[in-house]
Amino acid sequence: MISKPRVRFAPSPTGELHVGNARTALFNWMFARHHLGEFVLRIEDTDEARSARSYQDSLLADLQWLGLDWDEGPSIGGDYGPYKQSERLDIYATHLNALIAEDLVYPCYCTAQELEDERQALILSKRMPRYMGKCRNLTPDERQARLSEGRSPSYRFKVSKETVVFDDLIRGPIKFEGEDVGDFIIVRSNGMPAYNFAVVIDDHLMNITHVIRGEDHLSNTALQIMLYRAFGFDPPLFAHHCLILGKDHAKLSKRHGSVSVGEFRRRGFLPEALINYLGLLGSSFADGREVLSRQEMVEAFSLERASKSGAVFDEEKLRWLNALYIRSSETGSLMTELAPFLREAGYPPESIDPDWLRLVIETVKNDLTTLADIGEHIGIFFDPPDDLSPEAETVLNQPKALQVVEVFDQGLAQEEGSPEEVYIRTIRYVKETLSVKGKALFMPVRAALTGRTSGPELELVFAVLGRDAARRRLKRSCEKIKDKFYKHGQEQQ
RNA sequence: GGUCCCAUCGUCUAGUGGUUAGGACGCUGGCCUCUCACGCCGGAAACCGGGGUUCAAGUCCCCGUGGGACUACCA
Repeated sequence: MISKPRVRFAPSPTGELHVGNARTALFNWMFARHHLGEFVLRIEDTDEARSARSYQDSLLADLQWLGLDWDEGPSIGGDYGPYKQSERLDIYATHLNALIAEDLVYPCYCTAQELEDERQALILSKRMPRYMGKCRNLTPDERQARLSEGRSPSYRFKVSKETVVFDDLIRGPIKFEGEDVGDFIIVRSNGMPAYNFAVVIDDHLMNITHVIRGEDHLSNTALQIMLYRAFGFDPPLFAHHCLILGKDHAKLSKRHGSVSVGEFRRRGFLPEALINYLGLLGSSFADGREVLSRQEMVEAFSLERASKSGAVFDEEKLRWLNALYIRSSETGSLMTELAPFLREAGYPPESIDPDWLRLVIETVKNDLTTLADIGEHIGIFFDPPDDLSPEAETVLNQPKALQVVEVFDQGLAQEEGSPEEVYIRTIRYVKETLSVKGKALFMPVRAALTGRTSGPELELVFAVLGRDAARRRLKRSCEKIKDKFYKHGQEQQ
């Protein structure tokens, strides 16, 4: 076992937590927990234009919701802070100066337009678009001239022609040639550090031992290793996992539908289901198990089981897991999770008797795929069946159907005891009195009671409703049917 | 275009030279059952192609082909 590894998740607060990033966080978290190491959270907010405080807050909230707790980072601190890059600017400045002193970087005065022109020219001549080093060998006088024009420089790293090789923990040896990469910017003209520069410094200073991240960072790794070499730092170990893909096999993005953790939360997915599903995407667990708690995932986790090819996000399978977790949820906690969805559906839980609500949820929880489905399943207990479904009408319009309902209602009046007992005895009474059984017996009762032809077991429905409410419904449905078919039918004759 | 990565059922995956190529989601047939679900039993469904290496290749090598990522003063 690796001793005390330190890993990090370093999102930029430019939007809601994306499931792809959540999965990266999960991999890092599982790795840390499995190896009894530390999981560090760092906020990469050096893009002032796109970063927002509200996103940082939602990022932390989503991570907590998923149950991915961090050992160091925003809101809890640690020995390697600060954990927000915007608060580490002086550190980057010091490191920039160190590279300047060694002549490993140079100021670049090119404007965005000049750079764009160079790019277009290279593309036009069918060459690889990259920075050709225009400012690399400027004389002090030339630099001074540009400065006095009011240009503020960015700083570029002098890329040498050496070969960069590293051993990816998931992909094995990977090689890049220095001559394929242009001098890249490490500090922007506004003074902010560029990504590749800041990560290297932070990962080194924060003592990160394993960098586990998406495959989209594979080529950045080459640049980062060049920087590690320039600083004389030992690079960490790298592991690049595959990306999450949409149905069209392109990197999962907004146009594929729901992609943020927040969206799934709002759509009624349980954190346990999402995290379990994410752990299954592009990886697998020890003995082939697919339904695992966080703790079991941690125990069964291994980087070696991470697959190399992209994984298509399959919402169907997520839904299956979600239904599974809802079904096995303890009803009490399910009530808490359900609260916002009940409110949304027009059944504010605070205005419902909690004991009765618990009973209701108990009987419908097997039918939910997402929490947001609650509305369509709970209606039968709240709304009298004024709106008989066409199927229910058909059932009640069969010969003897109304008679079944009426005899059932009469039987109800005579029975005493618990709702279950009353129900069972009454059903038996109808069965014997009218000599009906099976569908002919139950369906009319169900249709009249709920207005539907499908739903939870009748015994449960009856128990939830109680005798009085049940009787009112039976009468009402009978009237509806008589009204619609019987009376009108006669008038038309 | 350049660089890099990847390639087992529709999808997620198991498989580390010898397997009837396994599991899961989805689809589907049946059972259970008042219905819908749940559950149980069964079915269809895959090694991208071509060369090697080997007694033996899904597994190793090469070449194709296909897909993806990156190619920003975003991270």
